Amino acid sequence: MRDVAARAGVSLKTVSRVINREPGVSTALIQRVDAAAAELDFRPNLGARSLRRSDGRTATIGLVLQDLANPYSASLHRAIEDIARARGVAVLSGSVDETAARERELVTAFSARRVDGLVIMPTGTDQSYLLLERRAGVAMVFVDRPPVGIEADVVLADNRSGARGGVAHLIAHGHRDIAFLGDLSSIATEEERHRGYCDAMAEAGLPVRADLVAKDLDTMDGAQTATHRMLELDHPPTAIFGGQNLITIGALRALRAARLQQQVALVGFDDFQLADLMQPAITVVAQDLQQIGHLAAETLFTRVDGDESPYTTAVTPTRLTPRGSGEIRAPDR
Amino acid sequence: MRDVAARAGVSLKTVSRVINREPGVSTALIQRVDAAAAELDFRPNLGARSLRRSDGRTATIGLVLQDLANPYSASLHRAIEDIARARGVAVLSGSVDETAARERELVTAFSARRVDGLVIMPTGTDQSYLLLERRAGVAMVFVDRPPVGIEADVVLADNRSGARGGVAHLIAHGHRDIAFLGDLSSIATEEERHRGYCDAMAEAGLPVRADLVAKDLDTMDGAQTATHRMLELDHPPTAIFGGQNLITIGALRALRAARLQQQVALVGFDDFQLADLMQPAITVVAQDLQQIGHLAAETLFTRVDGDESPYTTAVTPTRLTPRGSGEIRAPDR
DNA sequence: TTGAAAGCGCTAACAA
DNA sequence: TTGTTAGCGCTTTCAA
Repeated sequence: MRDVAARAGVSLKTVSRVINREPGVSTALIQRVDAAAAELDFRPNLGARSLRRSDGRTATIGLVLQDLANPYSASLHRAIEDIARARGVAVLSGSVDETAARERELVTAFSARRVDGLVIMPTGTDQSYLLLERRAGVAMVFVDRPPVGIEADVVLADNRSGARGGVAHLIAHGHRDIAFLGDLSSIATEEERHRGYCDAMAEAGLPVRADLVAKDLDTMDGAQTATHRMLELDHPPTAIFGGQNLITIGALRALRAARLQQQVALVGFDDFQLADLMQPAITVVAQDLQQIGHLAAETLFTRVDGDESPYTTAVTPTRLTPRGSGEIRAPDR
Repeated sequence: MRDVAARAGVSLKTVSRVINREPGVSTALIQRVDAAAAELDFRPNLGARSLRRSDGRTATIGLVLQDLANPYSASLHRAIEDIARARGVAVLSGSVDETAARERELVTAFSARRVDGLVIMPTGTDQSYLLLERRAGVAMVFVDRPPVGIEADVVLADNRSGARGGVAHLIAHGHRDIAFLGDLSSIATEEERHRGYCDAMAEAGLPVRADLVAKDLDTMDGAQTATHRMLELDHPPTAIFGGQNLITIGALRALRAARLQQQVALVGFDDFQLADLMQPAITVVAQDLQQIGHLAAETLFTRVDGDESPYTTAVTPTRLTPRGSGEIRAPDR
């Protein structure tokens, strides 16, 4: 910038004013400075700017997601990027892999780079360590799961009623023996979905059979094994509710292996690519990830801009998408 | 940091030394400083550090990808993140959506934040604008496609021979009328894959029928329509080679609609989730995205560390994964 | 409308 | 082993 000032024959401050398009600079000087900047290939240094600026903004936010490679995180990432881009804000991101330590590591790394805000898909059982960041002026919004130990804005899908709707759909097709396959029960969304399952069963006056509830399935293989085992019971389930993407696919694999995919109904939470090209196509309860991402980003930027109103929890609706697998009727008894 | 120095009763420089774990500080002082830092919730400011440091490093790199939400970009992203994480480097990223202007926008945004390096999946037909960044000391590696107008390290899949292998596989199963469906021909990888298709046909002494080559298909729907049209020819193809993920899926949809998925063979470039659960399961030529990502990141960091050896182009092998759709034999004639 | 001086948080260079 | 001083590139404050 000094070089630009020298070349344009003006002071440092004038260059700064022109670069930032501040009003009150004569047209002649603006042109001279712009020309000099272009000739010298001037590249502003945002780090230096935010160091000096009174608000300290870096025009950068941090995303703490579960796994950048999984479609759920990736879709959220993209939705948030779109909102950030419109504001000239860059996005740092990282994968947590359900590891509390990694969550803190990422927050520390982003915090050291003075992000203006954080969007966090929390993993650990305690997010109170973030009080520190908040005190330092970092805005934050939680997505997918609520935080523990800190009050903040949250954007969630309606997990409980979504699951209830999916299970009710199965009940409406004559099923009574409906299995529930759940992810790690430490994950709040999973608990909510399990509650939704219980709600639907209770509403229909159906008992929840303990042998048809498998929780803490942390891999696709685990879900496949659990399903396989259930199918070999004396009274196997006539329908299965998959608590999550990979779990649903695991269940599907087990059904395929047993050649029961046309007999046993299947509804899964979360949509996935090619679900509609399966045979039968898979009925799912889908979240609107774009809506969740947009909402989270917009909420974050409102806070970055200084909004101090009470924290909100936004619950976005889910949508049941019947495609075939969830409409298989229960066999007559 | 000043506050920490005051509280520990030492100079600024001593705090700096302790924070950076520089040798030559007495144990007693290290402890005093660490304690003071903890009590004051000291959070180092990497921006200020890189401003002052002689090497100017920010421990941040930028990723310019096609679309963070698509599995190809997302897998690369994740692979690069893993290498960066091991070095304490944070990752900025953004989506280009095949838009040259957006590519430059992202580079400008990352450059203003003084990233140490860039991994770029290039879109535009000219990357010479990056010479400027290189002169400013930014390391860079191109992935998936080679750059134009600048020499640099590149990591690519072996598109040509991968496609040739896939088409040869179809020929080995008796096919002669093999269709090729390609993405935008402005994309270098697409051209290579088309060449691979021609190679395989030529090697087998088979003519390339112009009515069985569709290029510039930019959506899944486009591929589906093109496939549909080919299937209605007097001499329809008995096998199809899909030049890319979404194109293969589009072709599959058209085959499904015509109930020909068990008659017409299909091999696609790029693997995709659930390809193995299709009926028939889809045979693909798969890239090793993790290898590509790791290689790109490692090459980048070597450059960041000052390596000045000649630029390299790494070509990673592809792998033909037979699953069923590619092994459908040609009907007798 | 323009500029000079100070200083953001940190580290390099040098001195004690 | 520890401290002092200067300054990275920029914006703020205040003065002209």
